[in-house]
Amino acid sequence: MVKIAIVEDDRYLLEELVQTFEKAGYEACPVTSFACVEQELAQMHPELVVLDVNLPGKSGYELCKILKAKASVPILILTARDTLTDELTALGLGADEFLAKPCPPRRLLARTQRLLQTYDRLKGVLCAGPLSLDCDTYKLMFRSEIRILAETEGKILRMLMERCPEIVGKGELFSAVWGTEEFVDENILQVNVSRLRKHLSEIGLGEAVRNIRGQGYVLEVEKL
Amino acid sequence: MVKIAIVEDDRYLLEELVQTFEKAGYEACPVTSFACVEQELAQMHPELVVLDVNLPGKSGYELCKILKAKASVPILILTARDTLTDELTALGLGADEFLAKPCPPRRLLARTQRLLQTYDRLKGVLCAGPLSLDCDTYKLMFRSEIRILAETEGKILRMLMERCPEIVGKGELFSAVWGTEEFVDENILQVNVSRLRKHLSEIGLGEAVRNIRGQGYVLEVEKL
DNA sequence: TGAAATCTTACAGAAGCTGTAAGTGGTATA
DNA sequence: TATACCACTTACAGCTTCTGTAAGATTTCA
Repeated sequence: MVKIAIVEDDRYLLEELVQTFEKAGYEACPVTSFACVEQELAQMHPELVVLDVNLPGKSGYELCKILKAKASVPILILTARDTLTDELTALGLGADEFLAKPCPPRRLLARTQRLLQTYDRLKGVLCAGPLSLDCDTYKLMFRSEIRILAETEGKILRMLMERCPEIVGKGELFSAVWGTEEFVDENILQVNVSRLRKHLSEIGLGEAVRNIRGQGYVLEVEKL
Repeated sequence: MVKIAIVEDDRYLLEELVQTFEKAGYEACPVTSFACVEQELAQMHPELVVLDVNLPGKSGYELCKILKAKASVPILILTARDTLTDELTALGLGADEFLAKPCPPRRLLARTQRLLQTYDRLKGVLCAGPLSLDCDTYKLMFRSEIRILAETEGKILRMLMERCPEIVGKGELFSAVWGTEEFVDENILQVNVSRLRKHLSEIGLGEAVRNIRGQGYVLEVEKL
């Protein structure tokens, strides 16, 4: 069943939304704690997020921005503040849809369905800043440039993107790519990072993978 | 420059739209003949289509449906008929956005930009009914099933999808895949069709590629 | 039934991917 | 500045996957 996360603090409205989505055959998952919405959403792995704007703690806009940095999930903003300025702000932050409350259920469902359809074709595509990576084929896209990476290189880049902008330890990379924390030969990681860098530099991403001496590697996409 | 096709018969409104898009740095391409909109759009290869609903000839809805069958281009419907029913119809036919006239330019541009951003990650992805194929990697998707095809099989399927639901001649397949109309050995096509079929049948598409004796092959996605 | 078209399987050459090895270059610390 | 450690790069050979050839089986239509 398709899982939809709902971030809404008004209990009455929340119940209404849950009803609407469940009647339509979705699994509606309200977020319970507004202190740590991000963690809750990360654990939930929803296929779509419905966001209110006025929330206790972080605003819907802030959440939208944070979620869209890693962004493989579509975001629908639902709010009573429905001026053009609000709409432009939301869309500017990467929101996929902006609807004014109160919204007829049929409209909400139609827009939801459309988003899910579009994102269905993007399943397995990971984003980090301006680069995106198809984790099934390791197709890398960056400003209309495309490269198909080999499996090992792809797995390394995937890990770096998923954890971006954190440093990823060498041990973690070994677990993710070779399935064992005990790296018998550390050189193999260096060889593959070297190969990955060569491919990246071909499309103008020469400096993107940086080594942190003694610790591991980071993907740097800030200045891009 | 990003090319946007505009299908609108009211000259005044058309001019306004062209102005809006060109000021924002897009290449605005009005459709001139309403008798053969589809051909004109096919030649134009726009990155987005703005559609009016009330048109001489085919309605915007009909056009939307036709375009979305092959659908790799996002469609924005812009209309004065802005009831909920109209909106639901448009979205149901696969339209990506539905805006009521008159629409503030900033809103139109924001929605346009959002669509272009989303579809940017879908570049190279071809659709035919419920199946989609990434032409860079030959990743085939069908109802949450995924297969990565080899290059030759991918090229054949690509051709069949592009021309679906027409029959594709054997000679045409030879040109598309091997770059020569003169098929020295016809068997190689059969071998690769056989391999493609084996992969397709693994994901429930056993009967999708049909041979038309003496002519060629068709992709049948109607009953799916 | 017979001929033509289509399908299927096995096989070997070619191409690309992967890890090993060995040597070079850079950096922190005493 | 010397030394040890860490990181980088290139070449190479085994392995896997892909591709076309060949040969025989099966289907279709007259």
